[in-house]
Amino acid sequence: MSPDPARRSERSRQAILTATRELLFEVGYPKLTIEAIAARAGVGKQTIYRWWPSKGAVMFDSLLPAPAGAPELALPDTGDVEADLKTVLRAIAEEFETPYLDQMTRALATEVHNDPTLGEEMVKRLLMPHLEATKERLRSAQAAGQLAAGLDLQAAVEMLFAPLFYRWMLRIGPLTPEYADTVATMAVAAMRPH
Amino acid sequence: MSPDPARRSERSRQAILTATRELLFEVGYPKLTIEAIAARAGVGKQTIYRWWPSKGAVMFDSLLPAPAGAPELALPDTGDVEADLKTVLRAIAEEFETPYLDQMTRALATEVHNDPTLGEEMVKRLLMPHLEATKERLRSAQAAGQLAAGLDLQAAVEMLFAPLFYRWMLRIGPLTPEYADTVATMAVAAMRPH
Amino acid sequence: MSPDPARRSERSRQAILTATRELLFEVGYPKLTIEAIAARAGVGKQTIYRWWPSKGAVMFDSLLPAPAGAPELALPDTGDVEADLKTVLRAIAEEFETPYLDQMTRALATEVHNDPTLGEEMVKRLLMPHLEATKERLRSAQAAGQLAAGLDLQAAVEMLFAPLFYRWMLRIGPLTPEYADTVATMAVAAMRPH
Amino acid sequence: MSPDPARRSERSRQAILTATRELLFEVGYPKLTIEAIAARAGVGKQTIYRWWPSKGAVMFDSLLPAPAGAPELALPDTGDVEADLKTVLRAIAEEFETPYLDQMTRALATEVHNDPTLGEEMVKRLLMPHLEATKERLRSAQAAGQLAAGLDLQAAVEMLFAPLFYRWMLRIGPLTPEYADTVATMAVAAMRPH
DNA sequence: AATTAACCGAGACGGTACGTCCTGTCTTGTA
DNA sequence: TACAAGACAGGACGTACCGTCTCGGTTAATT
Repeated sequence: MSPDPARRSERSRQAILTATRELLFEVGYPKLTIEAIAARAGVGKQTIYRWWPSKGAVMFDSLLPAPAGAPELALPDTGDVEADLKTVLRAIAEEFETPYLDQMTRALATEVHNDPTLGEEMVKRLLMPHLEATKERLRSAQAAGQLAAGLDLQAAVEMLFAPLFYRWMLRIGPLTPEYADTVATMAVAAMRPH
Repeated sequence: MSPDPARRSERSRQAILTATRELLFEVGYPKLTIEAIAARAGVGKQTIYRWWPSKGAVMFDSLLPAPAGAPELALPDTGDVEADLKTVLRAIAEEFETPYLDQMTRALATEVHNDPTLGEEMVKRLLMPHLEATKERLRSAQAAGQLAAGLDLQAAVEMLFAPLFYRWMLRIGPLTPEYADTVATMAVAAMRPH
Repeated sequence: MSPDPARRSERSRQAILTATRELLFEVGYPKLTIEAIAARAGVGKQTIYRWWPSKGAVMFDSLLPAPAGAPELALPDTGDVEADLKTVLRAIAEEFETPYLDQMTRALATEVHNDPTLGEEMVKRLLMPHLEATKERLRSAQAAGQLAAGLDLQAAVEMLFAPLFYRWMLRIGPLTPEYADTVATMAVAAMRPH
Repeated sequence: MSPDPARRSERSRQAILTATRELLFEVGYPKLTIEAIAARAGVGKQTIYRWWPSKGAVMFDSLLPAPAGAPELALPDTGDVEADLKTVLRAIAEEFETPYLDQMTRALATEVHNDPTLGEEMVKRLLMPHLEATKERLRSAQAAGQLAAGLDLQAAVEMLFAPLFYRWMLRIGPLTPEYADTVATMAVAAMRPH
């Protein structure tokens, strides 16, 4: 019934993912079509439909690191939480400002809205590692007494990342390093003891 | 060249917007088609293409209050900022949890990604009034000495709304009243003097 | 109910007929549209619909002489019927070979197929005068004893014109002067006494 | 680039031709639409556009015998040319008077005007066989000394068929058996020796 | 080594929607 | 009230993709 992954052509798989990435960049997600991917990849359409359930799924696989390949992220730990978080937030802000990454991330986000399954997938593969790594750094700061003991860590990391995401998605304003610093400063203020 | 707005049929305009709203709810944004809108509204397709540049623009007009009609919002002011903000955030959380509003807001968000023009429009029509009203309340609290004098008000309001939006969009967790309270508490902590 | 011809704008009428003729030549009958005629003539579409029942009718009026204006045709009469008919048939053959007239006549013919009313109109306005004039010449030849007395004149004139029309319409072969002569010779042979 | 005829669906081809024939009869050629054909045939529009260049071409294939299938026609040969030709012309006159055939032939003729390619096709497939068969009969009569030896056979056959076609197309008069006889008699008179 | 069963490239198929064009009617403002 | 202008409901156009379906032609792995 369902196809045999053992006989899958790695060659075709790579060609499809590469073609998808190229086309995503060239024409954007809304104008991305299965036919174009197949043509560019030199592949039959059926080969795409055989292995992926939707256009969004192909795009996800083409942009996201393989589930297994998710590296163990770790934040810098200089002993100064606020400084370390600033470093991280500045890096994220810079990424969002990169046109290529901006475009790709918006493509992902578009699909996340309309397909909860893919949303879950993305959160798991892409977001959770970052959130968990950040939580780990906050725990270390807690242990050092820099942050409140009873802190809701989940809410705390969301408070760190959410403002950048919010600005980026709604294009409310530019994601400058200064803004990243402001967010870090305010968030840390909210987490301090007392 | 471009059509004369003075001769526009108000009857057709309303029929189109109503049909769009109904279909959005019934089939969802990705399956919304111009043909279906025209058919439901009893309108020629050309009449839609004449007045709107894209499917997204029709949807926007059907969901968003008219620019002129944007009401002057004002937040409650009991004297206790934190309590007032909790009230507001709880209300927003509740809205996002309503299936109908959830669906509509996702439709808007999808389009915002792919059309900066519409994004700007939405921010201006829908978001800014809320942000401005909230800023006003924060100013009043500053005057009362409850918040730091040098506070970056724009960053502050974003820190209030962003976490709810973040959770909602990425479906990271439920938007409970408790979560709304947590966000408000933390954000206010970040804004306090010292 | 129906419009008052007394108030009809002669200016518009002429502009419409001229525009129609120009467009017929430029784009051909199948691509001729009422909108284009109106635009070219600087006229409202309604003005066309008010005075003509169909696209074909406009074309007819634009190409055919006014009913009243049908000139009294008369064939040459040198005393030699065959020679006179050759003169006439050669002239007709030449007309059909003129690209402009070829195109216009085909436009008329197309419409004649699909609208018997227009067909009748065309026959009456364009064809009958020629047929009658030719009949008249044949009668004169009969009187001179050159043609059979009991000749079916209607059948005879049709036998003269039909072959040219046939070749032209079906593009079976070129309408050369030689062919015109052959037709005249054979037809006259068929009409001679005995 | 162009489609592979080997993979063409015979099922669809037949369905399209049948649907076209039915619709031609039901609504007439000017109101025949590709959409209606596709719908009636249970076929995608693209399948029609893939294999035929125009609406006229579909109609032609639906009405005309396949090129290969053109039967070898032969006229009766009783030894009396005039009688044999009367038989043939009466048959043709009768065909043109049949409402169904009249309608179909007019549809063909309409398209012939506007597309020389189709005209050629029709002449080759439909007309030439008849003309050639008739020429053959005339040759046999020539051999028997009934017709002039130096006769221009092409002009002769055209003189036989053209008058019927002329009357039919321009609706000048009814195609009665008597008229068929008159045409045959006159034409034969034109072909006789001397 | 021959067989066989799957994946593969290719692309025809029945469909749906697109965005454009035109039809014939209706409405508005001008002369 | 005829007119120029053009918005309107409707509907066909020809195109682009969708997702499914054959069709040979390679590959494997099994006989």
